[in-house]
This record gives sequence, structure tokens and C-alpha cells, in this order.
Amino acid sequence: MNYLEGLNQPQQEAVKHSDGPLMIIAGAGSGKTRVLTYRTAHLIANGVDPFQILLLTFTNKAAGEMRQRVEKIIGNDAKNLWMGTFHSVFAKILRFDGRHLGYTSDFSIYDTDDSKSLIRSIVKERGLDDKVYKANTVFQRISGAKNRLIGPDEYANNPIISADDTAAKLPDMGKLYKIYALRCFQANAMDFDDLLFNTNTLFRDHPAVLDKYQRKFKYVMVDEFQDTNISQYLIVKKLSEISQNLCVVGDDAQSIYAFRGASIDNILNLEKDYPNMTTIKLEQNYRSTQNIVEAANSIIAKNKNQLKKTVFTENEEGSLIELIKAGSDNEEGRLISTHIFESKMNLGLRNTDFAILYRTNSQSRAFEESLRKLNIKYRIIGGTSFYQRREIKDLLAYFRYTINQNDEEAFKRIINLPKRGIGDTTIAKISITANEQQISVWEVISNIKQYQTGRLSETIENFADLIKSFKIMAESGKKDAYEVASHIAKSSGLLKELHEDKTVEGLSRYENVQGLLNSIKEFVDNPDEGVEDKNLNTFLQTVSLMTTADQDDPDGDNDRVTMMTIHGAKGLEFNHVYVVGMEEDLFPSQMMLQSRADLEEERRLFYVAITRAEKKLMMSYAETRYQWGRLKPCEPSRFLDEIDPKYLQFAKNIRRAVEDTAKLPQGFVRMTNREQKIPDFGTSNNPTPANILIQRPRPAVVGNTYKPSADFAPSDTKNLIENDRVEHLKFGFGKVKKIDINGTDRKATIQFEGTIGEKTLLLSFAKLRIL
DNA sequence: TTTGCGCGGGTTTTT
DNA sequence: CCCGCGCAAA
Repeated sequence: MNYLEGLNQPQQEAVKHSDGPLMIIAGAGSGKTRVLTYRTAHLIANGVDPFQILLLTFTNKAAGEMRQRVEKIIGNDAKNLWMGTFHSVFAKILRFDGRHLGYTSDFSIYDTDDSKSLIRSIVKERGLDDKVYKANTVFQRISGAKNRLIGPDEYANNPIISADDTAAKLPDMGKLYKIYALRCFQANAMDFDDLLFNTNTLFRDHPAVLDKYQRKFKYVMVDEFQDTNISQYLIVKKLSEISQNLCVVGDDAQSIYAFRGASIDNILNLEKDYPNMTTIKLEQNYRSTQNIVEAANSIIAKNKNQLKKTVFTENEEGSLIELIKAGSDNEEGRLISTHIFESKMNLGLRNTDFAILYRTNSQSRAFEESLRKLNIKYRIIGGTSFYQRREIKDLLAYFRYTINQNDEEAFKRIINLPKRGIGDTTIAKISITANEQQISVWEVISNIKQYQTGRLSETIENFADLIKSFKIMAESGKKDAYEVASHIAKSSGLLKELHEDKTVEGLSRYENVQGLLNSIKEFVDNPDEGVEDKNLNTFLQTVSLMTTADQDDPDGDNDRVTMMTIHGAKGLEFNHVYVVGMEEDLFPSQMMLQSRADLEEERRLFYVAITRAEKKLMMSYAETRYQWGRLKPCEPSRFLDEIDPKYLQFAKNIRRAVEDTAKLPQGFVRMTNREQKIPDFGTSNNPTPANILIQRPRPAVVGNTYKPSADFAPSDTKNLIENDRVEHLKFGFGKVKKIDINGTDRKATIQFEGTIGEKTLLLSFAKLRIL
């Protein structure tokens, strides 16, 4: 058994253990993926049918990689393994067996936006105050209940919950939950929590179905077990009830998803549920230097709530953790980027060797700007992902509605898109008719002439006919997902509308939609393992459960610096890691401390961040940070004091870059652009306005403090700017073609010709505002 | 029915 | 700062 070579004692034990419950406590960098892979291969080598193995991972990508690694050892059989995230695997099961609960196999999946939008409508319909019943709050309460497996009826009848809701001044929560659940059901839709909740219900109420899967999955393995919630745990517990072959791998020190119901108790209490469980601890770290491992240990030691283990390493001592103090968030960006640049030069490293980790997505901005200035390629994982973009969600809503006409949220999105003159009033009328007649909205609009006459009935009929034609095409089976999708994109008028929009934003939208169509083409041409059909429905399913880590790079160039939140970095490792934004209230997050009073989870998050580094770890904090347009003073994070000081040193030889935003060279006026979203940059939650430097060779506005009200005359500016050279910090260069100044509010609309990347474009009607 | 504007509120992490 | 909402005007 060559695959046991090179494994240490506990690793081998874990690989060889086949039957009976097994818990592997795997410290950071202790080779748990390897153990899981080999264990899977070992089972198959010993005669277990791959069909009988279920492996739940945290991302689909991780599952894919693991499948490949197993394939290398045991060959083609690996294709038959069931692997994926909880959500994707159980969505698949619900497609097969959801009919027992009254769902059809083409149920829609509501994302968080859909759920909140539905909640908003329900709150509105019931005449409740939407400032009290905030969509976010209501959603979180419902989600929390579902994750604890509390259904709507139980919720409404539970006196403790009611008392809590009343105390929170939300007495109608029970009703809202009921209506929300009913509306989702009527829409033949499940939200993320439902995928787990309904699987539990399915297994609870339909023993025959449970029995089928219990017999199918003889071996159940769960990766990142510390991040499962009760609902997920109960599913795997039920599945492995008969075989007792449950193997979980996790690290309580890396549990960072309590906010979505993950319970560290799952791992702490597992031994109670499985008295004869074998526990194996993997404590040797193969990833990081001694300094990094020990610094991480010194942090996590402060937590009370944890299992005992000692992570150690036999790697070299390595350098100390360096700490950088920056004057501002922008300077932080410049210092880190410069450091990356110099490390690349001095050590001959590649971009992929570096990662910048931060607490919140919005922090990416300063690093994007500075990396771009140094011509260092980067990629951002997470943030507003591709599939969250408006135009993408719009087109996906068309697909969803084509497949499922009960999908209320998809309907709301597309009924007046592109504009057909069907507004809220008309939709409300249709909805009332549907209610009166006790039929669905789709039945009303697809037979609109029976129910309504007048100016709009024609338009509505056209819409219904359009959807019907899509439906026929999708169901005929003659066309693949790509053909159907591009037909829908064209015939719906979405593509046309975007194509006519010549603004930068419009262009990038158009390109995004093309990108979506291309990815469907790819999906059709090389479907993933385990995907049987190439129809639109299957594509939709895949897409709605994509995790942010599953995103592919936009082009073939993979040598990029990675930027992401610490949550996104789970399971990854990098040669050099920069943990940035080490400021009190930012990390540890003030929000987290207020709402959950859980400093320990933030500390575990810090632990995760530190242990991503192999060779070099650097941390930085800024003394001031731009927030809501203001410069806010910051305090260094308490976490910096918690690291044993012997592992820490202030960075030497850090070159302070010139404060280029505060002290613009003479003859420059700084302008910002509110409306413009930049194609490559619209990825963080809080994209910064594009900065535009306008060369202005007049002494009137020279200087750092420019007071628009006193010496600013619109016509004057118009003369100054037109035909001037424009340097767009993010786009490149260009020439101003036309300027419109809008009165006294210091807003200007300019049209200029410039370059984005390598393409020359006419950028039109960017709205500018002079600072 | 759409659009533009002023106002108030939020502000974390993800399937 | 950014977003969403309500209101008024086109």
C-alpha cells in the first residue's frame, strides 16, 4: 500500500480505520486533506463501492480537487464518489425525493436576496412597520430557527420563543415565519436553510427514503466538521445511524461560522453521541515555520472553549512575524504592495505565493489600487461575486421562471424587465385576481384575456407567450442549455437593452452576460463529473450553490496575488501571508462583539489567518481609515497584544511611499466619479469611486485645499476641462470630448475617450463631482 | 408608469 | 459613503 508511505503514525491510523465512528481532530496544516483522500482510496482499494461513499466538503472546488487526487491513486472509479457541499448534495437528494414533501424536482433555490425581498413584501402586505420588522432581522430569526430545526408551527407555539420575540418587540415573528414558509412552498422554492431543514424533514417523515440513503451511503465523511450546524449534523447522524461509519474531520480551533448556526458543541459533544468512537489527533504541522505555529498557539491558548491538543512542527524556525504601522488605509495598501513587489524580486517568488487576508470585503479597495499601480496581478475571491451582479441575476431569473412559473421572486424581477410598462399597480391587480380566483399568478397571466381586458392585457399576453415559448424550447430536450440560454437572452430583450447602453457600466454588464453565456457553453461542452444532463435546469442548480471559492479566474492567467476575507481562506495555504487591518473594532469586529459577544470566535478567526502562512507572516494596521468618506482614527487591535511578543517585530526597511492623494502635484484637481463601476474592480462590497485626475494648468485651483464654492465657476471649469488630457487612475488615459456642468451643485457630466486595459473605448456621460 | 431627488439608516463573515 | 424608500413631477 504505497499510499501509506510518508504518513506519520496517527495519519496512518486514520487512513486505515475503516468501520465504526471516527473523529479526526486535525490541527492546522496537519495534512487532513491528504488523510481524507487516502482514507477514501483505502476504502475503495478494500472493496468498498465508490457509490457507497459520501464525502461532504466545504466547497465544491475542494470536492473536485479531492476527487482528482483519489482518481490518481485508484483510477476511474473515483468518478462515482458522492462529493460536494452539504447544500449541493442535499439539493440533489431533494431533487430526487422532494416530491414526498410536495416539491417538484425543478424547485428554485432562493438566495439571501430573494429571501429578504420576499420578507419585505410580506411585511408590507401585512401592514407592519418595515423599520421594526427589518428584512435582515426577520430573515436571521427565521434562518436561526430553521438551523435549529424549529419549523413555523413549533416556532409559533413555543412560549419561550414568543416571549423572546415579544421582548425584541417583534410579536408577529411567528406569523411572518409561517407566511414566509408558505410562500416559499407555493413558489416551489427553497432557501439555503430549507435545503437542510427539508432534508431533515424528509428523513424524519419518510423512513423508506431515509432507509434508501442509509443503505446507499455506507461510509459518510465530513470535512470541516467544526463548521456544521445542528441541522447538518443531524442529517449525517441519521445517514450513518445503521452503518455507524461516520468519519468527521475538524479542528475546533478553526470554527468560524457560529454566526450561521455552526456549533462548536457538535465537535465537543460528539463523543456523547458515539460512545465507542475512535478519536485521532493530528498534531504535527507540516505547513508553517516554528515561529508561525507557536505564535498561533499563543493566540488560541487564550480561548477557554476548546479541545486539548498541542500543535507542533519540525519545520525550520523561520523569521519573526513582522508588523507594519501605516498612517492610513491607503498607505497600508502601498506598504504591503511594495513589500510584495520587493519580496518577489529578492526571493524570486511568484504572485501565487502571496495572499492578503482581511476581515471585511470592503478592505480590498486600497490593495487593489496599490497593486494595480505596481502592475501586480491579483484576484479577489468573494465580495460581490459574479453571480450576485444585477444583470446576471436578471438573466438567471428568466431561466428560473422558464423552469418554474411559481417562482415569485424570479417573476418580480423579470415582469417589467426590460421595461414593458407593467408596473407595480398592474402586478398588484394580477395578484388580487389570482387570490380571488384561488389560482396562481402564472395562470392569470397566461390566460390574461379571461380575467382582464384593457390596454395592458396585450402586453401581459406577450410576456406570457414569451415565457411559454422558452418553456417549450427548454422542455423539448432538443436544445442544450447554451442554445436555450442564448435564445432567452436575445428574445427577452435583455441582451439588446444592455448592448444599447454605451456607458462603461453598460459595457461591463453586457460583457458579464456574455460571460455567463460562455460559462453555460463550457458547462455544456465539458460537464462536471456526476452531472448527467446538460439542460438549463442542471446548470441553474449548479450555479445557485456555487461558493465564492468556486469561482474561476477570469482569464487563463493564474499567477495572481490572492485577496480574500479570512473566512474565504479556510483550507488554503500561501508562502507569504499578509493579515491586514489589525485594528480594534475592525478585527475583532465590533459587530461580532456586540451581537454575539463572542470574542473567542474572532480569536479563532485570527488563528485561521495566521496558520495560512508557510514561510512569512506579516501584519499591518492603519492609524486612520476612510469610513463613510471620513478619516477615522483607529486603535491597534488587542490581538496584537495577545501574540507572545517574542514572535513579533516591527518591520524593518519599509519604505514610506509619498502620500499621493493628499498632496497632489501642482496643477492637478482631484475628481471622483460616483456612478462609474469599474469592470475589474466592482468585486468588493464597497467599491471605491474611480478617481480621475484632470490636468489643469491654471493656478486658480492649485494647492491641497480647494474650496469649490468660492472660486469655482461652472463655465470656467467647462473651458478648463474640455479637450484636456484625463488620467483615469484605474482605466488609463484619455481625452475629454464633451462636458456638461450641472448648475451649482458641483456635478459635471463628461464624455471622454480613453482606454480600459488594452481596449480603446468611448466612455460617455460619467458623472463627476469635484472634491 | 417612470424618473429624479431628498432623506434616513446601516455599516461582518457565507451556503 | 452607499442603498433603498417615499414622494412629487413629468
